Order: sequence, then structure tokens, then C-alpha cells
Amino acid sequence: MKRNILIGGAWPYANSSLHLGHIAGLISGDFLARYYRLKGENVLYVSGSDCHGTPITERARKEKISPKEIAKKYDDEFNKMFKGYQFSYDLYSRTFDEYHKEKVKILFRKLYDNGYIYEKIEPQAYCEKCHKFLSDREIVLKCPECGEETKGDQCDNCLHVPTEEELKSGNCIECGSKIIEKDNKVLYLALSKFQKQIEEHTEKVKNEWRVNAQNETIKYLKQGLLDRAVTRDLEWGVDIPVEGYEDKKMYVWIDAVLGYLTDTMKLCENRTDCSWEDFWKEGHNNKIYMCHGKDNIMFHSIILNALLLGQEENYHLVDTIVSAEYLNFNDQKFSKSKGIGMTALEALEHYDSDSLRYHLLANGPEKKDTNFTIEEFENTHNSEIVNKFGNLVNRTLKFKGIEEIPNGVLDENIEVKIKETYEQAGDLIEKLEFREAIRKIMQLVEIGNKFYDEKEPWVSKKNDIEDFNNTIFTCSTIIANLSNLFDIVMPTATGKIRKYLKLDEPKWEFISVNPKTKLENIEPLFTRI
RNA sequence: CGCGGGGUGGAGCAGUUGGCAGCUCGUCGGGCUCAUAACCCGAAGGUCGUAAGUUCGAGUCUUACCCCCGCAACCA
Repeated sequence: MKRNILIGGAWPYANSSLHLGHIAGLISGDFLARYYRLKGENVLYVSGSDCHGTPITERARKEKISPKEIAKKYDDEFNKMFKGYQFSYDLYSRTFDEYHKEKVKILFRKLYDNGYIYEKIEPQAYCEKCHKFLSDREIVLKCPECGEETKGDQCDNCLHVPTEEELKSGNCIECGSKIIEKDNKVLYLALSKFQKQIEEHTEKVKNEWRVNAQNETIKYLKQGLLDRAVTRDLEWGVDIPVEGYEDKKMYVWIDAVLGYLTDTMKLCENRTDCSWEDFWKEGHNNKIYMCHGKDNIMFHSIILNALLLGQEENYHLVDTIVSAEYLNFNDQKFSKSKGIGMTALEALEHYDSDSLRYHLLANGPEKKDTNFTIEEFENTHNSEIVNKFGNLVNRTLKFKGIEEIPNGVLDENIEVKIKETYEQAGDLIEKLEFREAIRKIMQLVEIGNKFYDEKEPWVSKKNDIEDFNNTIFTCSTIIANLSNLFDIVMPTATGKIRKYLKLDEPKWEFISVNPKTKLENIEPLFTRI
């Protein structure tokens, strides 16, 4: 029976370009989605642009344009970029879509009606001139540590975090007026009420998670979950569907993290073969994966699950957290302001998306931070992808004078190796060991090249045509199967192979090639850098 | 004493329950000529951060120390 597998890719924040580190984390989702599709499961892979919140609002004010214009600009860019990297989202939406906002309001209201969201009156910084409450970062003050003028969240100069007392001396970032304290109404999500349920669920599923996600989540659970403010004094965001809160908006993480659910609802609305409940309610043979960077862990392992539990409607919780560590660029953090690294789009201008995907997956930050250097990337491209994989294809299908796949017998050992590769790589992928899985597939390429050398077809072509035919047929079979195995990593190249060998859609199982298939217009899969 | 991750041949990494230290790249030597100077074989190269301890036996367990990195928020 087919499983229903929902894969959520983190929603990138639409306030700046994404760099290779983001791709390194997010590509796990595409990898899993492609794998499970080849396995024949019922897969939905969803994501979107996270468009609301304070940073975008603040920037819009500074640049004197609307927050929506900023969000739209980056949403367009993200769409272009994900397309370039061949991410196979079933739906990539954005949080300012009406559909999303309406559904989120219903979910939020349900939490409120079920008593998981409550009101609290608390004093907060207020600007009388602008008539608004200010968040820490909307307050400017003289840093008591170093004396520099700085924002209230953290001093840009000395990294000092001002205390509440110190903040009282601050001024409004917009008009410069002295701030006062004033009581404000805030809605809180009662995370503490879900402590036990989330603990139990985490205990049940955590062994499948990446280690960093286990540790990070357990840390919060040990401390005891703290209720979180879920309203913000902003004009840009999802309205609060509660009387008396018409002037406030929802905390971005609440609305962003529910996007996985609203995306699913939207997708399934137009489909007759499945419903969103197949992916999100208990008892539908379903599994939910969330793929993101380590800074996102608690939002997916704790907050999203709390939001689902609070519906009290038999929701299926997140099963597996696939959280990446960070990718550095030449041993430094990617930083646009410092000009370190390149954006994901810039990388595509210079390099193949197949190679970037391969390199980021095969050397990705699975268990610890890893380093990206141009030198290593080019090395991977030339010596692993071109020399090993590209060359095996080329030397087989473009063997001097060959016009079609000969009718031969498949080498038995090779057949065993191919079948083993599917099993072993598949196991590794399901254990989230993507690097090892790719290594395993690349080993099949090495086996192919070795087999080729040992059989010496350039000799047998002259004195043992049967042996020659068997060799080319066997190597073609390896290549055909590589077009399946590598389809989850390098879809452009595997598409070319399928065209050359006239193969059907890829699937995660052993396939044969048809003898007498004409070999025409064979071009190298990759070009050297 | 805030929490967590990591230090293994020139580079990047694996090392599950303690049992001869592995992989990819690079280097050196050889083979081959189908192929994008690609492919195949062989070799050199490590006292596994430091010190002590447990053990017949420690990269792996314990303790102390040194050095890198990440996280903390009404901030995506």
C-alpha cells in the first residue's frame, strides 16, 4: 500500500537573497521527495516564501516602499532560483496569499477557542508621537557598554544585549521621541500545556532525527516549555481573528510554520485522488518530514506540533526532523554585508545545477558544519562527476564505431552489484545518511569503470565480438540504472541518459536496456571546468 | 562554572556495541588507448588535540586541560 509522505522544506524569509548554505540545507527535502517518488509513494513536497514580520516591515519603512513589494521581489527571485536548482516542489507558495491567510486565521481561532491562546496585559515600550508599541529592535539607545548609538536588540558594535532597565532610556527609531512604558494587550500561546504530549511524541520518534535536532529539542523540553507571545504590533502580516486585536498581526513563525498545512490543503483542493487529511491526520499510513537548517529546529519540533495538538482534531505530528548544520564559505560564515560567499543564483551563472546539487549533497553539512570552497567544488565536478560518471557513459555509448546497443548477456556479478546499490543506498537515504548514500551510488560508477578496464572491449572488439557485446551491454545496463539512482541528485544528466537509451520514467528498481537501441546524438553529460 | 558540535595521513571526511586505522581528492610509480589527458593497478604518507586513568587490548570508555565552531532573544 502506498504511503502518504509529506515533505516540508523550510520557508525562506523574503528579505534577502539566499546563498549556497541555504541550498545545502533545503536540498535535503528535494532529495527525499525525489527518492520517495521513485519508490512509488504518494509524495507531496511543499514550501513557500515567508513574507511577513518585523525585518521586512522595517526595511520597507526605510526604503519607503511597501512590505509587499519587498516580499514580492524576493519571492520572485526564490522561485527563479529553486527552478534553477530543479527543486521539485509540488507547491511553492507565499504567506501573503489570501488562501494561506484565511486558513491560518481559522487554525489560530481554533487554538483560541480551545483555550490554548490567552490574553496577557504587560507593560511595553511605547512611542506617544507615533502612537505605537515598539519591539526591542525599534528602540535606539546609547549602548551602556561601549557608548555607541545602537538598536535595542543587540549592540552592533560590541554585541551587548541591553537589559530591560537599560531599554527604558531609549528612543523611538522612527521619530526619535523618548519612549514611555504603557500596558499592552498580548496574546500568548500556552506551549506549557503541551509539554507532556510533545515530550512523549519526541521520545517516540526522535531516534530517526538528526542528532542536532534531538539535542536542541530535548534542551527546550528539559527547561520546560515557555508560553510565547504570538501577537505583534505591526501592520504587515496575518490578522488576529480575535475581538479587540484588530490592530495587531500574527507572530511570523506561527503563520509560516502553518504554511505546510495550508499548502497541502490548497494542493488537495484541486485533486480527486487525495485529501489533505491523508497527509495530516492520524491513521492514513502517513509520514511527515521537515527539512531545514539547525536554527529552525524548535519551530518544527515544538511549535508546529503544539499548533497541531491544539486543534484537538487528531492531527498527525511531525515525524522526522532533517536539520542541517551550516555551510561555511572558505571557513567563514556566508555574509552579504562582508561580501563572503556567493548567492545561490550567482553560483548557477557559473556552474551546472547538477554539479552543485551533487557537491552540496555529497559533502553537505549533515552532522557538522562543513566548508565550501570553489577549489573543492571544481575538484568534485571534474574528478568525480566528469571523469568517473560522465566518462563511463561516454566511453560506453560513444565507443568508436558503435551505432546501437549490442545484444549481449548481462554479467551476473554486475547485476548483483546493481541490485545491492538500490537496497543499500535506499537504506542509507531512509536513515538520512545522504552523503553515504551518494558515495554508495558513485561506487557503482567505479565498479563500472573497473569492469570496463578488465574486460578490455577495445581488444575484444577485434577478436571476440561476443565478449565485446556482453561488455557494452553490461555497461549500458549499469548506465541505465545510474539514470535511476542518480535521478534524485542530478536530474538533468539522468534525463539525457534516458533520452539516449530511450528509457521510461525513472523508478527505484533494477531496469534492463533494450538491445538494438540506436545510439544517436550522444553528447558528453558534463563539460570540464 | 549557560547549552551544544568538533579536533583522525597534504586537503576534505568515515570509523556502529573497545579487537590489525579506512574512504575520496592530491602526490609518486606503473598499465591501457574505448573515452572529455579521462580509465585501471600499485606505492608513499597518520604515536587518531594534550595528559593521565580503566582494560589482556582505547580513535572508541572515564577524568582534567588546550584549541576551533555554532546556538541563546517579542529579532526568520
